Amino acid sequence: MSELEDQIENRRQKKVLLSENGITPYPNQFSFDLEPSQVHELHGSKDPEDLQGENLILTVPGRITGLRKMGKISFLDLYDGAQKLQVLVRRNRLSEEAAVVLANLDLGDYVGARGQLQFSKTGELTVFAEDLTLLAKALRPLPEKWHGLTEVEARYRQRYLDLVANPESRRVFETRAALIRGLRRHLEAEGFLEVETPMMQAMAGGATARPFTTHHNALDLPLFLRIAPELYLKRLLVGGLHRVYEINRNFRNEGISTHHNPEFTMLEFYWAYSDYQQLMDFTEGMLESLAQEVLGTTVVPWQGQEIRLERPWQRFTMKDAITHFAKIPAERLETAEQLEEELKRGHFELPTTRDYGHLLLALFEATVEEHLLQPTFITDHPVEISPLAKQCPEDPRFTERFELYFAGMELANAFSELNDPEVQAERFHQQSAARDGGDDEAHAFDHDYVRALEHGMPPAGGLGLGIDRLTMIFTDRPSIRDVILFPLLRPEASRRTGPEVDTEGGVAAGAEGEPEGDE
RNA sequence: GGGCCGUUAGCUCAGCUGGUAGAGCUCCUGACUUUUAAUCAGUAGGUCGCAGGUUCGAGCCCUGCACGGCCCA
Repeated sequence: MSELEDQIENRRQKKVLLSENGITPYPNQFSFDLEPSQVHELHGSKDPEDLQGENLILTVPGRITGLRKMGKISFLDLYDGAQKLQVLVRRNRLSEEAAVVLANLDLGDYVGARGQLQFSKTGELTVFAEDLTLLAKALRPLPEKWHGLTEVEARYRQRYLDLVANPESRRVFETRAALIRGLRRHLEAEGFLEVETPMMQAMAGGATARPFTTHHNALDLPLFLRIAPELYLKRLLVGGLHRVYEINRNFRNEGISTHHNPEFTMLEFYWAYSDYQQLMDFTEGMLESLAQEVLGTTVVPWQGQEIRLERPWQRFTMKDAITHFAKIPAERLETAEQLEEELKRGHFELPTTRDYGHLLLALFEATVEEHLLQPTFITDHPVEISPLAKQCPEDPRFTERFELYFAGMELANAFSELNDPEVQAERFHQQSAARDGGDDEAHAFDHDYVRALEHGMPPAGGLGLGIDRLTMIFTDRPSIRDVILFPLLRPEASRRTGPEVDTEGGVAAGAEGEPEGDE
């Protein structure tokens, strides 16, 4: 018998023993007064004598993360995920039933303790328990109490253990939630309406990416998981919902890296009568105050460096950025031929579609992106790579668009939305041609979207912001998998995850067994 | 796709030049009525990721594979 099997068997036997003593290891109901964090918050700073005088009797639940038995007295740590509260148990003060519970406790079990709240001799806030109730028996041991769970793969696959063992991991996801709350608050304050648009789409549009495919059985209909909500949200502009936003998942069938997970969360909002210039100002302001609200500072540590979020942020046109960072003179960035020469000169990869826009983007990504540690707006993207954006009136080769870069990553993408249905139709035709030319990320022609534009869409600015990447920056995490609770991983090779419960019933109380395989 | 690194007890990690697989935590037994990484004593726990190969002998060397990490494209 392996050690793990040995430990699980041991815990099972305790469970059986408890049942035999009339103690259910998984009771249905339990009422409590305060959780450990609340106890600390409400009573942690009181004077010991005052607290003693209050004779405060509390019932507190939690997971046992520390168990120090010393003869007739035991100390437990009850953990609620945020804080631990100590419980002191004197065996001769316990009922017979509670004594059985105590004798069969393991690290990881959930219990409720009832007793007077006092400070211990060493000054720690402690429930002097007169009663112990088992709330849930844990059959598997927790990770090591001091080092926690460090193996990266295990932390992703068994996030529940990561969260129990590594408080900083929990904090990442609390920060993530705070960011999303903050974004909602800012948008709601501006009068935005939160909506939900289809994730399953007959045509996946609104971005440059390959979709996942799926199928609806009853309709016998091939469907795609959305790559962006953009075209639906702009249909809502046509419908008169002039300030809309959606925070939800997108799916892109691409490689996995420290900056890419196939499903990721994006905020998109559309704001009638606004344009990309206003959106830059708005985005700057929103993210600066978000940092202040969530982190209490606008100077964010990033991998040993600092990202400063005070306005104003630097702004470059895409061309100027290349000139500035790659020292390529502006007059060498005028034609597709020149760009191709520059790419070859730098030994950079050439894009599939070799028009001016795709070549300029390739050169930008190769020479500029990595330098953009501080928040930077890159504006005026070529029209060929911006099929949904309005052209610049003074130079129609470029569009009223910006991308926001942080920490060398693209964090947001926005533009003045193209609302001329005939220009849009022409752009879709060009995209279709690129598609035929082998660019399988080019946009498909969306006839209904053009039809919607023909009914009149107000001028508007629209923005998409990557929530996962924003969380990376706000939590100083270098991998997107650190900020996604369950990142996509290859399935675990099938192997036993514990002792099997065979039908011969070698384990009396093990009737529920456990599912094999995936965790 | 390429390069480098990792995979040893449930967890955290050692393992020398190829020569009987180790520690701490955890588990189990015992002692202990104010501990807090409790302490002390004793015990238990291993398909060294998987499959081949070389060798008298492989955790260690070689090949392939799986999963993961980082970097590059």
